[in-house]
This record gives sequence, structure tokens and C-alpha cells, in this order.
Amino acid sequence: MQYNKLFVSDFSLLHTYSSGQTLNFAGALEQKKYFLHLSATTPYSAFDINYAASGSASGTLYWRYRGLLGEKEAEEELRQLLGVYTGVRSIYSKLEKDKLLKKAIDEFYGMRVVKADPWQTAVCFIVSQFNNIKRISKTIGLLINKFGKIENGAKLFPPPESIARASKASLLACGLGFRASYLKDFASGIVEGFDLSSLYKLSYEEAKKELMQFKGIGDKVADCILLFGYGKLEAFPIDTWIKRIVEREYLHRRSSLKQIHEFAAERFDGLAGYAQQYLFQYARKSGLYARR
DNA sequence: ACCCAGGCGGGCG
DNA sequence: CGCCCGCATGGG
Repeated sequence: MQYNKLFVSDFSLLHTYSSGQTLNFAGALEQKKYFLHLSATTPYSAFDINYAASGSASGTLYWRYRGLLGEKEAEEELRQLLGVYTGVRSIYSKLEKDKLLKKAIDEFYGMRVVKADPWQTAVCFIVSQFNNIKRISKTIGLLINKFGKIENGAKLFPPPESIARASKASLLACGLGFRASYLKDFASGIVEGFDLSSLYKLSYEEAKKELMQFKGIGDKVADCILLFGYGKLEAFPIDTWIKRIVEREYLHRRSSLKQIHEFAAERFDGLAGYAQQYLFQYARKSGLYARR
């Protein structure tokens, strides 16, 4: 099977991959001699990707696809999965007016906000709550291995039906802990008719309200799903890192979630999600915002 | 033996 | 609302 080619610019696969978005939890990135290799699965398709850099922020994706889509649609899905379905120049030019964001963008230039599968994104971030990255990846890996379907030799991410009918014990064996019931109930809700695809056309606020009806999906997880699963760039997930960096750089200690959301909406407007992703990475990697 | 992790729900004032 | 607490688990 032949590889398709896709040229991308203003893009860093490494920064995008290692930035805590869903691909981290469901794909595997390895450094080969002349390129990066990434295998990524969704509930319906599997991508096999080699990336050859031709500059610090551009290169060529050589990709193969297994699934139901035609080549054109598959390429569009790939663009979404890697966050290269839009340009970032205009996003950068707006956000760079903020001095801290300017620094973060220089440091993580080419990091994209991905738009992955909503269900898969929801699973990853339900699992992420009160958890650490290492254990999250492990649990997601176990879920894929135990409940993922094999199609054309590719192990796909398990669809809602598989999780809904899984026994509680088998879910606990994946290391889900108290999140097991959250995940199972959410999967059951979907099987019983909650339509994830209907959220695309809702406003950010309306869609967030829908998601937060589920036990186990709170303010932060809902924002992650809307940002990384639907591409709703107004979403501003507030985790401990974001809370600390916003409080120290822009507001004051002990700010409420409401205050931080209002600040983000006012300052970053419809690009709050991109701002969040860069602030999050900067907070984590700079070493300046550790817990104290 | 501890401590903590990309939060959330429930109970309280 | 804002605050506080417990929570399953395993890696450091």
C-alpha cells in the first residue's frame, strides 16, 4: 500500500504530540533515523504516519489509512487529528500581543490544537481526572487492548458499545478506579441515544451544558472535550497548571473558576483554547510554576 | 511508608 | 455561589 503525501507548515509534530492532547493517550510516537513515526487510532480508522521535517516548522507527512473513508475524507480527518486543518499565522498574530504568550509561542512554535474524535477525547479526559499522565496512558492502552476491535489488522479505539457492555470488574482491571462508573455510565448514555455528533452545531455554552449533565464530566473535562474533540476554540480548560499561571501572571491567588473563565473570554476571546494550550505547556515545561 | 496526580460530586454555610 | 472533603490506584 502506497503512502500519501501531505505538506505541512507552521507545524511541529513533536510539540503537538507531547502537549497532553488526546493523541498522547491513544497513539505511539517513535523517533526513527530520518523521520518520526506515529500510529494513531480512532474508533473507526487507523493512521500510520511518517513525518520528514524539512525545516524547524515544516515538513512532509507520508501517511497510510485504514478505515471506511475515501482518500479525500481521510486526509481531512488526518488534518484534524494533527490540528493542521486551519492555519495558525493569524491565530499567532492575535495572541502574540500578549507578552507571555509571545514567549510560549516562540518556544512551542508549530504546536497545534487537535480536533480528534469526540468519544475518544471524552474517554481520555474522563480518565485524566485526578490522575497522572503516565497512568492515563497506561489505562488508555489497556482499554484499547482489551476492548478495541481489530479491523484489517489494525487495533481500533473501542467504541461506546464495547465500554457500555464491559463488566465493572474488567474496567477496574484497566486501572480506572473510581472513574470506572463515570466511563461506563457515559458510554451507556451514548448507546441509549445521547448523540455526540449533535454537539457540533450547538454553541460552546450549550454543548458544555449537555456534557456536564453526565456524572464525571465537570467544568474542566467538558472544556477539554469541546476543545480537543470538537475544535471549539473558545473552550478554556482550567487545570491546576492553568489556574496557577493565570493567577500569578494575570489575576490574584485564590481566583475562582468563574473569574478565570471571564478573564480568558475577555482577553483571548474566541482563541482562548489556543491560548490555554500554550500557557499550559509553558507552565509545565518552564519550571516556573510548580506547586508550592 | 508516604505523597501526589491535567477534577469531580456532594454537603455545608 | 465558594469552600472543603473524600476518592481508587500506582508510580516516584
